[in-house]
Amino acid sequence: MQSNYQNRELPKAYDSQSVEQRLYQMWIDGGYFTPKIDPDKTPFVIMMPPPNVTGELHLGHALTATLEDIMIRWHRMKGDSTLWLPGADHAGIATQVVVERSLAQEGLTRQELGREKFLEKVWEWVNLYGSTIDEQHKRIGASCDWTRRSFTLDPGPSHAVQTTFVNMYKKQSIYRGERIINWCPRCSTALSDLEVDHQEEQSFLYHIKYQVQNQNTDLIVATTRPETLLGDTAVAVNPDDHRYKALIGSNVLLPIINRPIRIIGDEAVDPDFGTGALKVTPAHDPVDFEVGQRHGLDFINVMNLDGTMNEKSGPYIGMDRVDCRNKILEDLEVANQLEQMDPYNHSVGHCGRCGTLVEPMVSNQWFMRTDEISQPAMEVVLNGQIKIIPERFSRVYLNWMENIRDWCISRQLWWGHRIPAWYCLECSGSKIEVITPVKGKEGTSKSSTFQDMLNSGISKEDIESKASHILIGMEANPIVGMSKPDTCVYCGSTEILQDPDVLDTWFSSALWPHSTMGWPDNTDDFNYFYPTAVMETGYDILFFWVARMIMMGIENTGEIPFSHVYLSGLIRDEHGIKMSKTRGNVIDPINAIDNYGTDALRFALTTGNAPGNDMRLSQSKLAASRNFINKVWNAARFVLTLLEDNPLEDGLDVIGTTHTHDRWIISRLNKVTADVNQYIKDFQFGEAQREAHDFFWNEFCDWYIEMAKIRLRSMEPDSPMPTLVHVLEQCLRLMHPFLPFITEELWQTLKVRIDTNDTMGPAVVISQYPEPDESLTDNRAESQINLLIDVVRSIRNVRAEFKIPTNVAVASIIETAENEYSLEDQRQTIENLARTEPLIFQVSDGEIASLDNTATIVLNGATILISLQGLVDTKSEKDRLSREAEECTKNIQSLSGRLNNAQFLSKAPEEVVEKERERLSALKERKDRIDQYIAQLSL
RNA sequence: GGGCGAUUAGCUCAGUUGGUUAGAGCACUUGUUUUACACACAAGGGGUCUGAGGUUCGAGUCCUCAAUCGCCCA
Repeated sequence: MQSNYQNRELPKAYDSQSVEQRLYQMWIDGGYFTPKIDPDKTPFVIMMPPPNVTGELHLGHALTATLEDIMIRWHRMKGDSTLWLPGADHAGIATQVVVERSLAQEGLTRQELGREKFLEKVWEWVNLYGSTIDEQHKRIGASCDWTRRSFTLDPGPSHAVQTTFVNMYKKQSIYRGERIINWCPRCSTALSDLEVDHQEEQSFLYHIKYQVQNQNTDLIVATTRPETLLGDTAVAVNPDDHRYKALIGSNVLLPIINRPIRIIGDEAVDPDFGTGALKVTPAHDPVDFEVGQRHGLDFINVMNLDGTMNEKSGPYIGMDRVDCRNKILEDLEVANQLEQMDPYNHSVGHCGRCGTLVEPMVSNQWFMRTDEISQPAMEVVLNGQIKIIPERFSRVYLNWMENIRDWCISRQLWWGHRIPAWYCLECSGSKIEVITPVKGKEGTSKSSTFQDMLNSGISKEDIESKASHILIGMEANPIVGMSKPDTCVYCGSTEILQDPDVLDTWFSSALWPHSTMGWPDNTDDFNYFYPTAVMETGYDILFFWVARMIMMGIENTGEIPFSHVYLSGLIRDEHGIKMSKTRGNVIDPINAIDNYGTDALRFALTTGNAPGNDMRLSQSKLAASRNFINKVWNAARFVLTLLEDNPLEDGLDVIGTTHTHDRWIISRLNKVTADVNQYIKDFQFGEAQREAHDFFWNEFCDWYIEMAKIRLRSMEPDSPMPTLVHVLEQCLRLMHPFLPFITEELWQTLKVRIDTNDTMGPAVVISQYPEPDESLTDNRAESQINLLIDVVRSIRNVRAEFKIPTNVAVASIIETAENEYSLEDQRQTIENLARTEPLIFQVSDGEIASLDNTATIVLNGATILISLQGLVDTKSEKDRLSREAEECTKNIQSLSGRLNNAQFLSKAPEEVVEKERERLSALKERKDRIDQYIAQLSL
């Protein structure tokens, strides 16, 4: 490897393609990403949010990986025992849908395949494509420990899931219940509240006539969902509503099917909504469900699980719920029972995954109680044990926790952690309903009990495989445990059926920080690395994931899962629109890496990135980032080239250098080092990167290197080489967490050319991160170089204004006051950088130098006279100086106003007052000088 | 209905305990093949920090109200 670097010509532009994968392999081979458990070191741990195993890297992953890698690489270089644990999430619905889709191309359904075969297919798929995203993470430079890579369905995490379920079931924190849940007819499963997106939709409020039985009047009921009328079991009015009070207790006839239902009084009814009379459909609406419970109403489910109407829906049986609504409206109209339709906007729930209208439906599901576990989860944020960044999301978090509801954790899928509950077919078989598709009749199904099917001679396995749904009745008794019971604890039968459902994918994700470390076992990893340090993820999954990890982490381990939550924003396109494939405005990170390089993508994603704020990414931002990377490349290439003719004699020791330029850049580097460290510590990665960028480009490249060229050209004995190399080397370290590839490539190249004693270590990735050293600050050198830069800029400015060709030198005089930092020792630098010759230095003695044909620049600390034969017009020169004098006067007035204010003097901090005083006296002095020149010109 | 955020140069955005003359990138104007870099260099133009009040010696920054846009929860 070394020989590759030894005699290599560096190309004129950085070529990321030839560098990145080779270096990543070198890091892996070095084992640099695998931490050692070392009690003397501080562990620093980040759990990578596990991407969907079916997923491909998108910009959200790229951002997450970049920010986490910055933290990880920084901590690693600081010497912490740093672990970044990668993994993948089995992503129940998403993965199942993907595999079902590929089966469909072969004309197969999962039912035809059977559960076991289907799961084999999914595993095949996972083994084939499941590491795609890992490879993509490697391309983005993610320095995670692949030896600890984890998958939610691995034995360890699965064991943790089971243990958690069993423990919480024993404590009755997990229970089965008959409740209204969100049902997605397309995904054919229950969803948690979080997986439902509410969208405002234009609809109608339908006013429907219900005939009051035995009276010649109608009760007008307002509803947005006429199709559920078939499942109505009451009409509710507010008991205090004088319009309807008298009717409470009477019956109305349901339109169309003429089933009598009661009129009830319930406080929940808002008399001002609609007509003040509401139909009550307890099996299809969460509010009605509670009303139904309060009043002991019947629960009539009128729909099949696929969203079609069932046998309870009379004439509408078999119709899709949307068609049914239209048909009912038509029929009501014909029967003259549709009183009116008012346009009405209301929010409607859609499946977060597929967008299908979700159906609120009564169903038996497993739930997790959240009232108790949410309490400590709130406490740890309130008392600061867990710090959420940015802080404002703490309130969002707490607000959600306060209003948390029980979590529906069962899913009617095959891919996932199967619920560790079993049922005896002997004692509970008649309480288990099996729904099977009818062959040859698309979309129809029949239902019978498990017991009946067994009795008719179908095997248990066949029933399980062919069923589209197996519904466990509330009366069935679950046996919950870590493994399948041999015999039924109630009757001793050996005919045992495992609960057909799997757990919500987020259930296993919630355990991620401890399940990946070996919990519930007392492993070395768990003892050393848990609790973790930072959880970095998008704010969009604060509730889905972060909140649940906090609850479950505390529940299972008694400890917080992480001490910091860093929430990043979402990435949008250059117009602020969410990226999506259908819109075609997606930037594919791998494509960006191919075109611009990984470091450029990372740089672009970190630029101006503030926690919790959305950001935009565009091709122009990527190009600008690539330009910076190329700048780094060329600056380093230049220094490396110089090394060939100017080898270092005393190594990299620059601490004792006395040259002003060296002392200046080292002083500045030290300040930047301090700031960058502080910014990273404070999670201000964008600011950290900006400061490193600005220093490297605007100070090191634009000034120090340019000044060093002059020294080298003049064969000065005091060589800038050690400082050039030192600053470059330190910058490579400083920028490594942000730009891992180019910094490593350049550092390796540099190393083989200067590190004859092999003291630098094998790679920058594990070298020590620069630390500030206050003793390197040199205010005098900084002031002098600042003045020098001012002088050079001013002369260049005049040259540009008067259109002096670059290769023409101008004569000038620089006057400084005796006590000011003299610029005389900077003669050579100024002459070269400003192209001014001859250059005369004078100590100001109050006399004004000759002003014929000169432009005059009055700076704080120096006056510059530039000779411009035949180009200067006295009048315009006078005007220019007058404008400057005016500007000065304005500032002097405002400053002296402030300094004459007793309040300011007494209340502002001493250093602020002192600073203002200095500014004022400098301004006054400058103003005096300007006035003198104006006076001179007026003679 | 409740809550949160944004509003700073033509565009995209930084600006974290309130303290000089508010910064960057892109775009724009002018000039430059000055052998590290044209993915560059040099010089320049461009902002009453959404509006109205208030607190303060001092406000882009803190408070109140309003407007516009966006998000979350119900």
